[in-house]
Amino acid sequence: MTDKTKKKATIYDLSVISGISPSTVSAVLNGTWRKRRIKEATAELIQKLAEEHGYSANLQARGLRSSRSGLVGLLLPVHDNRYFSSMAQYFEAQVRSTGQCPIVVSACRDPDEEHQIVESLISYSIDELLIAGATDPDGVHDICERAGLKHVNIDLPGSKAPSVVTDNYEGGRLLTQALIERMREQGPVAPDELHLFGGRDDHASRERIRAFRDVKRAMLGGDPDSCIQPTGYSPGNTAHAFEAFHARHGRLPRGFFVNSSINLEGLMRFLAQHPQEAFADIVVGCFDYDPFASFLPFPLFMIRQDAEAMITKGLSILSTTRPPIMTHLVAPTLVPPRTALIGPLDALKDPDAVHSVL
Amino acid sequence: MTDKTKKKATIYDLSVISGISPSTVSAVLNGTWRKRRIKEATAELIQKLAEEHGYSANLQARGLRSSRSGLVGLLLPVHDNRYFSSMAQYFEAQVRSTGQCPIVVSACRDPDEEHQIVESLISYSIDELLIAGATDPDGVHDICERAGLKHVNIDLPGSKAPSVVTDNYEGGRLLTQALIERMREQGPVAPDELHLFGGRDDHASRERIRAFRDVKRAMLGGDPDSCIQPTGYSPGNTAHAFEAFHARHGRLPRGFFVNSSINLEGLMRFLAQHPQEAFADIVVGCFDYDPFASFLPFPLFMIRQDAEAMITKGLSILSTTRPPIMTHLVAPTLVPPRTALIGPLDALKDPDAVHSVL
DNA sequence: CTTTTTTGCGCAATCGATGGTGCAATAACC
DNA sequence: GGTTATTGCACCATCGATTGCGCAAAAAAG
Repeated sequence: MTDKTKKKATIYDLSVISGISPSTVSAVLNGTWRKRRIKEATAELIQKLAEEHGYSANLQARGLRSSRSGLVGLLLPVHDNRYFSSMAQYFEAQVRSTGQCPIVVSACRDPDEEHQIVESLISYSIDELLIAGATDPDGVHDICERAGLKHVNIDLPGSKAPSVVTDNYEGGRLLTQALIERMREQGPVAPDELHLFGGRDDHASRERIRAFRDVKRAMLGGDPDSCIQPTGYSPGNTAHAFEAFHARHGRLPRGFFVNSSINLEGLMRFLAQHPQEAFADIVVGCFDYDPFASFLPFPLFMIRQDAEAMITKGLSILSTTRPPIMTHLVAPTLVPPRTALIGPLDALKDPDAVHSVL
Repeated sequence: MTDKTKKKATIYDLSVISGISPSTVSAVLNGTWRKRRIKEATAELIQKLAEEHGYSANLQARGLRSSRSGLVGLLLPVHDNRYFSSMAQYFEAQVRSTGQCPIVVSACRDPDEEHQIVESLISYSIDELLIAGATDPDGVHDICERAGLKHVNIDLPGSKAPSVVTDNYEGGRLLTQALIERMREQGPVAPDELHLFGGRDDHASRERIRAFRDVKRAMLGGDPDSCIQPTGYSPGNTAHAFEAFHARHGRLPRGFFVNSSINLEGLMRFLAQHPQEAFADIVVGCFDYDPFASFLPFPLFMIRQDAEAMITKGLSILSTTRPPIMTHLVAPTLVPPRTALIGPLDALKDPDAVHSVL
């Protein structure tokens, strides 16, 4: 405002115009001035000046000196997904409320990307890191360890750092059970009428598949291997799997468990190619919640993972001194078809909304 | 690896163990060594050493010296939304491919938050900023301007910096027209049978509403004010608007235009409260694309905004020397019901996918 | 064998903030 | 009034990398 100069004011600028030493200015502006026995009047003077000149600390300089940066990272597999983007949303709010700066990045489920990105975050001296859904959590751990960076795994556990993950077995159990019960409303269910699509060889998929098989064996008396198709986390591959099944059997399975909302997008691609009748009587489960998917024109049971609780727990572990290396389970919930849950966006105020129309 | 020390190696460490001066080490490791006429052998030696000791530059130090940071920011209204999260996805990929570090933050559509967050990004000396969907683009501009930070508006235009936005009028026109044509398949359409919900007093909403009204007047011969309900970008408020309409008329409008996927979530909340029959014959348009929403059990026309093109254009403007202050329009596309488009995630490789099952 | 040119690299200041140490001036005490 | 305590603040090294400048040794030119 008062300064037309293109560059930001520094403590030296304030020092010159106030005739007070830079170290005193620094102390005043970073809040340590009482400890340094600076007179209240001096502090007020400097604060006023800083205000007038729009001073704000150069955080790179501060970070260099203190080898901390005030940055807290969240490493995601992908942004473009309601589960992970809601994590990002909660993460931002919580980190910002501690006065730190959240920085969210995605590594596309590529281990090399994960490593590179973490290295680069370390180069920026980030203070803490939440590693969500990493393909190689232990590899990332080693990198963090070497740099002395505090970190926690979220969503997919690692063996070398504390982890916070959904109780995937329980979620898988809830979902499979709900599917079978719903299918039984249409008549008896044979073991080969309930399939599973999607997921890969990671902890979450394994647990979900284990639950799926356990429940099938207990409730249906059987569990053929051919009912499991881990197509990876790719909409395209999942769509192919549905097409292949349909080509072979002339229809989709009566019931199936889709391992994530990303795989569920594969189902949408299949649907786009087929008339509504092709799936008039299917019952579907999806391990993820999406508000639109919940209203699709077939019964769709969803599992809502508690992203908020996981972020909260993860951050609280980070603020613990020497957290034990263990895996914390967070309970997911079964969401029946046609359910609209509220999400992180509901916490936002919207002052411009026009209410009068009601 | 070779070093057990907890701290990262610096150019000084490498200088000591190699007997070569820090400045030479620095030059070698930042690539300016040819310009400084360093012997090739020396360079190789240092590079080998750096490799062995897992050296990576302290970017805070570099940033301090050069008053650049290698960080490029994307300021979003919210993460938890397919439109913005796909922007984030494209943004990350594109920025990373230039060797810079993307940093994505959200400001919750709160002007104060926007200002604060931008101030803090500036404190980290970020090099460039994409401002997406800002509530107060010109306010943010002033802050950037003062700090000499290059910036571009995306999605919502500002008057003081270059902007890249969807052609909202054209999108609104396409959508309204598609709605009316579809409604006419069921019989003649009266002006008060087509409504609009959602949006607030921003450029995008105004343009969409203008198109909506123009098309209604042209095609239906009328355009009552009572058909427009800008409920803000809040699922809750939107749901209330639907409930209120339903309470008054005993049904939803035959056709309606929903201003964003966030408002569409409000419709889901309404649906959850009512039996399927309550909306057997509605025709809906939504200004945003979501792959699941597209398959909802009623005709839902969607507008897909070209996030990728907007990011690309925005970044290219940032790399221009003195870009003119103008608004670039990006054409959106009309997406008919039951369409599964591919998105940014399809660019990802997925090595672990099991294809054999096909 | 000089003189000039080129090669190769080191010196030292700098970016902005932090914090340990030390030194006056003032206040408190006997 | 002289001595000790306290208050208030300045000095300066430091964090790690960058970069203009300059100097010695080697090479080329004369």
